[in-house]
Amino acid sequence: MTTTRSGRPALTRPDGTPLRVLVVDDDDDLAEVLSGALRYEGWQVRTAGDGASAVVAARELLPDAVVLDVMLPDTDGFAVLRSLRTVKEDVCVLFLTARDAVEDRIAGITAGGDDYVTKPFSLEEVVARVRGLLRRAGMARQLDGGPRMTVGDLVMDEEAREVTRAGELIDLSPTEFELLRFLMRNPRRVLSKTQILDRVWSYDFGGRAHVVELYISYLRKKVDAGRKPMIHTVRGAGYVLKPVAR
Amino acid sequence: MTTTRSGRPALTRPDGTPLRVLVVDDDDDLAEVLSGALRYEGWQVRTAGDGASAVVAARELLPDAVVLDVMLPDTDGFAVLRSLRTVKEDVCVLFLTARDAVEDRIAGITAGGDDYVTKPFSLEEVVARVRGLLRRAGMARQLDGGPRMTVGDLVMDEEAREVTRAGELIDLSPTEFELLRFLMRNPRRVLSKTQILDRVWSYDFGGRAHVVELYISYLRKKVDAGRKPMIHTVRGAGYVLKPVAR
DNA sequence: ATTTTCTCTGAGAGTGCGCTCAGCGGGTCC
DNA sequence: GGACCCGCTGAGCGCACTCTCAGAGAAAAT
Repeated sequence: MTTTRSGRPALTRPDGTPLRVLVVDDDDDLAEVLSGALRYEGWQVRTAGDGASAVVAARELLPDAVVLDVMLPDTDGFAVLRSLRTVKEDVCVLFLTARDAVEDRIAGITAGGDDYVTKPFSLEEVVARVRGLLRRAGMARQLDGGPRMTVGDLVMDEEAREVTRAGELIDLSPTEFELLRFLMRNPRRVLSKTQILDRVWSYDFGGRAHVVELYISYLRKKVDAGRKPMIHTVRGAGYVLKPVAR
Repeated sequence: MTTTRSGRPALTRPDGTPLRVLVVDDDDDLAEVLSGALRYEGWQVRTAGDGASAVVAARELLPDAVVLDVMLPDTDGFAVLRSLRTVKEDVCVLFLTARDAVEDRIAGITAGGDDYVTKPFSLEEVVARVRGLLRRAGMARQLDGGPRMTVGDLVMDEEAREVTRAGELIDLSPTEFELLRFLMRNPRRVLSKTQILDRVWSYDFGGRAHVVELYISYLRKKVDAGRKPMIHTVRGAGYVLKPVAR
């Protein structure tokens, strides 16, 4: 069975081979970081820097999903999408777009089952969206139990954006939710503040790791409030999420 | 079977050949010390002094992992990483960086499964990180039972940073943890204070070997407390960690 | 337009950690 | 048997790490 580098079972194609993802962005650094994060999921990744080479790469790779910047040097993302569809009709697309960009055209796209995130985004966000796309499109074999995730009595429904502990609903802000998702996707594993910052916060975030402490403290108040703690500090190393029993 | 110089079985590539590691640092002394420590693990090591020769060396060696200084005379680490990825897509990278430069360009690096350590570091730290990278990347055949290590009834989970003896959880500080890790990776083997100092403490540590005694005494209080001792002093030689039964 | 929520910064307090020092005890050697 | 050396441990100091609180600014909701 294919596994992610973190050891958890990977989302794979129905035949068990790794899912194939194409990243299209003209910013080399960003493309590299994105492909690293997607590769970490156990998937096969290729990158392209413009629309033309994207189509070429797609013909070779026949990707299940494409992460596509709307602003490209040669053509715009929508034209690329049309070409990609002629190569592989059922490909999923995640658009990367500037915050104040043409929301109307994007809105039309998402009706067709595709999705988008606005720059600057966090890697957790992008990876989660791609996972969601592939799952909904039925391209992924569900080795991971679908959109519901469980650690001890803590349950997260990613699609509904709902979190419960011991059946009790917990209300979380967007950042809190994403932080908890990252922790829950890496249970029993010490995560450094830098690691968390790199994954959960936007790639252009300039601030320091102190925010992580702050949000961990917010999460504790909501998740661990009055209960046996699941979030633990490991001094000098980071934080761990663990089920309580032992 | 490939073995380390210490006699314990080495982490090898899936085909049984030694793992290949490339060390890139412009400080010759440091590069030499590092490659020594990595060779000690039974791995095949090459060194390079700048980004350009690193890429050349990578083409020849096709390394499984690269230990890469971020500050290089010619190019910056990120660019080198991209070049290395074009040579070997699935290579793991451990970055070496100055303590206060952490926030600079490192953003996003840990997100892809790669890792970093800040200077000054200890050799145990570097070796452990490289082992972790290779293990997670599935490049290493798991001769050592994964991230869990056992000596007698003493068990260490490196990922969770958890240590138990006879099932009882033992709380350790970072230095205590690293010292115990070194002992557990060399069971039944007398380790001199100097040896321990060189491996567990940072290479720029000015203090004397007396700290080792101190930390051994801390460990005894926590690991051997009220139990049959596993940590033994060999007068004039050093310390040994042994399982109790015989 | 107003209110509410959310995110982040900065300061301050508390605490654990790493290390030095110094004294004690037991083994070793003369 | 006495002196010395090696190793062990308790006390204590400074520092770094972590948590919490309060508030500013921005974004979202009403």
